[in-house]
Amino acid sequence: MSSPIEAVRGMRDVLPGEQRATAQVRAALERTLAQHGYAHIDLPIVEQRELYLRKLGEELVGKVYEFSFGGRDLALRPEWTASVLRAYVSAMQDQPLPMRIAYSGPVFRYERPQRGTYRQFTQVGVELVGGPAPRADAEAMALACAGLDAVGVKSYRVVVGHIGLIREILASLGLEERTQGTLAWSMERMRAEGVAALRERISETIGAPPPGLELPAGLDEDQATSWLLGMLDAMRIDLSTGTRDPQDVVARLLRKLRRGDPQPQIDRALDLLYRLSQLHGSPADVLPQVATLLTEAGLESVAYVELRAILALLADHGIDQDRVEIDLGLGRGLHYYTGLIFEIYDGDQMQICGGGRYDDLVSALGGRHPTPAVGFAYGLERVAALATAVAPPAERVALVSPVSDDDYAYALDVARRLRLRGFTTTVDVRGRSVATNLRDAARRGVGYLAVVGTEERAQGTVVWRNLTSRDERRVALDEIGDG
RNA sequence: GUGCUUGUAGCUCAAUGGUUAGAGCGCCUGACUGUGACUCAGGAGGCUGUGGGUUCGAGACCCAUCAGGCACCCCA
Repeated sequence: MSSPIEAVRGMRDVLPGEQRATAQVRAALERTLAQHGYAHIDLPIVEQRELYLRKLGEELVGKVYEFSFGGRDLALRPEWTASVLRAYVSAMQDQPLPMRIAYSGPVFRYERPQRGTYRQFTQVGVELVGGPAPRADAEAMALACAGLDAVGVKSYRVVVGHIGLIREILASLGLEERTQGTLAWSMERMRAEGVAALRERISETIGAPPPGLELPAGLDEDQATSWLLGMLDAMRIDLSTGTRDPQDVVARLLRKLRRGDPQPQIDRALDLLYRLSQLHGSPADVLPQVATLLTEAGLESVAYVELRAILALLADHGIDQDRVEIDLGLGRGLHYYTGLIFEIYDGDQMQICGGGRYDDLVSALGGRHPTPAVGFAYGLERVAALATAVAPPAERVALVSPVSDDDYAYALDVARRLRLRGFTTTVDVRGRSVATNLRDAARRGVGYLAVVGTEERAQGTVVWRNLTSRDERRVALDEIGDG
């Protein structure tokens, strides 16, 4: 006997029992999204590798399944948003905005497998393209909650952050774009490891160039570029293997070498961000603290006003305020977010949903007009594990037991008639005895057994047995299943 | 990516470093030729995850590797 072949690590077989339950949850979620006006689309699992290189964030880029085939660099999609907006830009820009789009299907991420964490899992989600803040943000969050309610997930928490607020503060301090990005996406790290650790880390990647590494004086942009390329080439550093093209790399290097952000500015940013990252709790508690913080810093914040409006609208949507928490230290791994970001957790800290606003992504993917957009995705398997409300539809199941080989054709005819009458019907293919078929039917939970032999075949009848009540009688073919 | 833990029959688990690795459940066949869950009898099913090593002798001890689980990290 040859040895069995195992499923690939992190990939799992979904067997009939689980598949049935998961499909119910999936259908219920999709129904909820459809009822809110989101049109379902389907898109390829395989995309150009390039689609994910720029805006995904280092953490997630490292988890993308990439491969080359036929000279193309390809990737298995690690999430849907990029694909949906790619499709929007390529074929849906003629549609009236806002567009409400729903999707569901597998995504792939190379992560350490665990319970509730698989390398292939299913995302069910939406994108609201052309939906501006704050109403579209509140709609998205409320819809995410509605789906969970529809499948009976009970004790979930909605955690709300706003990356636009962070960016606004950093911009007002006059920090470079790149510095802003690095700091904005370090919020989680800062909370976990403190300011000092982050300051250390930051100084390695941003700020003034170390002494001795300055550019030769008096070079213009082109001269500096070719000088740098020459240096890199002389050092045999191959730029073609990275995720950015060589021009991009050099341009970034140049910017870094020409000027860094002054340390006082960075320290001030770190201090402000640290205090923001500590703000965590109910909106009623946190919002006033944010306001105080902004006033002390002498900052006017559009994002803060927007966040307040979103939360107020969320209440108007009927979302239980006790479920909502603000966490301004929230920094999601997808770097394309520009405003609201939110995550939904069940009671046990398992994240079951995540989303946010990404107003620059349509343009970044080549869209004609800047288009605001917001969306979210559920992890279907995680939601299904918590779903309680979905009842499988009752079905009547019958087994047809031919007594001898001569009765098999007649048994098939009986089965066809049973299916027409709504029974899920199988015919014994193993030539088993009536006794064995009964035993088998009882074990499988089959409700009805039709015995067909010589006599029934001659009469056009079956022996129709209800396995639950043990009631049995001979009935004509036309009357099968009545009562 | 880091740390820990577990892999023995289809499933749940036994087996002090010492015969031919067992049990329950499940599966298959049958119990005077067409009637049941719980009966009875019989049967199939294993290179102990894989590959090395230590030992007279390894399912057990050591190393590696693969897979599952747990806690981080991150996410859905």
